Amino acid sequence: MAEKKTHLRILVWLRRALRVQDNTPLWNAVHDAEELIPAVCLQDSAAYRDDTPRRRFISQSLYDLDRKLTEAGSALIVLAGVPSQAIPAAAQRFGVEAVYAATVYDPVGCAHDTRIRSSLSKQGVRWATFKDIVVCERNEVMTRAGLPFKVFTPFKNAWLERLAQAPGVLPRVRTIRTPRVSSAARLSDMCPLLPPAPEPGGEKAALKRLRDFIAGSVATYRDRRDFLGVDGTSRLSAHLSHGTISIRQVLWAAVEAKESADAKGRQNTDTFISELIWREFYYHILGNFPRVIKGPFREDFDALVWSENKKHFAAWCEGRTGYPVVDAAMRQLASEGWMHNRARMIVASFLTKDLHLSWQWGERYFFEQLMDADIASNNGGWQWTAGTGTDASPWFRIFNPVMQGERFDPDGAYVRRYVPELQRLPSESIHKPWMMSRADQEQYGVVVDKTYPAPIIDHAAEREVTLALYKHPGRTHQRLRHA
DNA sequence: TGAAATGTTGGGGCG
DNA sequence: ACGCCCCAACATTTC
Repeated sequence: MAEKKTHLRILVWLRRALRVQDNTPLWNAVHDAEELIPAVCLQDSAAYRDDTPRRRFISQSLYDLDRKLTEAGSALIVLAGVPSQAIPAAAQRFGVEAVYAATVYDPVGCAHDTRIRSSLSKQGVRWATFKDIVVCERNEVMTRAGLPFKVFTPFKNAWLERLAQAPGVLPRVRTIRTPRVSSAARLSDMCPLLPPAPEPGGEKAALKRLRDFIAGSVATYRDRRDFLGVDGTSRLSAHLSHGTISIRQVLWAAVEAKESADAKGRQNTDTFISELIWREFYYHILGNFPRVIKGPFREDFDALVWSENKKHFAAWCEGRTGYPVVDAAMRQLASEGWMHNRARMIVASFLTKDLHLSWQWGERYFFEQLMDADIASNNGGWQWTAGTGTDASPWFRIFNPVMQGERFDPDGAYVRRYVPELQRLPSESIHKPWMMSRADQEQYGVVVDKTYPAPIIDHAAEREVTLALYKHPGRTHQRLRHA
């Protein structure tokens, strides 16, 4: 029994929604239109040829999506160019009555959308966006005074009070009626099928990740998630940022897992849900205070003066700072396009508070390298560590890279995996190889300053510099020299 | 979702 | 037995 359709033909722009299950714009388009055209917009074909983990993840996800759409009787249409031009042009070419897409919240995306809306309206085409990448929009959770939250815990409490009204999971779209369209770019021309990413892309891989996590590690998430050498996290971040799975699928799977868990398992699962709420919180902050993209949320830190030492920055990026846990983490990022969350905090603290380099340099580098690059979480995390954000870590909270390594990688497994030249060091020394005698170093196959770098800075000294720098933002500290 | 400095306490060695 | 010192262990404060 066919319902009355409101539109003849809709273009569905599948940005951040590379899936057929629980896909809000796609689901609505199937309901509203006789025919629909599922499309993605790829800006720069050259970029998609770069063989990086991130590109591999996207490539694999696009091909998986194309296969699923084909099975549903459709196909993935690839548009080339910047969205603000490509979307209106495609709407015209395909003769659609409306364009549907997921709502986005970053200033650049919003600016594109404004131009798209205006172009489309001149063409007489309806533009509709749907809440899809968050559970709660930026104005759905507010203080009693009707203002946005700036502190996580009250935000979380208010968010959880609304949990019962949170949207559920939509059924999978099984059949799609698509018109015969030509003249779109071919997926294989724009984006070659690259080898599998370290974290396999695509909706199928995402669902497997979720199933495995819910059946396994979620029950020990709180207790194990901080250990660098342990596979105790969900590893769903890249899937969430590209929309190969929806936040609702993950949330409701976790909520359901709680029901059959014992008290301990429920606590562990609550910690995981709390991490999902951190993601929501940073979208709440981004939506309500978009200036965080430009600079510190706390405007008193606008005046902070940063080092511009390019050699230090290169050493950080390339994982040769001489601090094993930092180097392991940065090499994990470069080789896998992913980094353990605890390691993200450690290297972020090191960049900002040991090297005195701007958190914005780190933010940009992470965004380029991470498979899971998410504008809100990335910005929120960096501002948290730098102490410049809402509800941020206090600026004087400075991680000691040796202590963090000893606490969260006690047997050195993480360092050994990514810094093989330290492979044979005993665990007592693996986080501070420079403390060993030269004879011991040689016995264990390492010579600090030859086969592994000496620490590029002295943590205790740079900690003092940071305390002085943050105490009086704007005052140039004499120790802040640009080598 | 720190770490270091400083303060307090209590047990043991020792004159 | 007593006071004194030392220092580890823990608690509190500070950055």
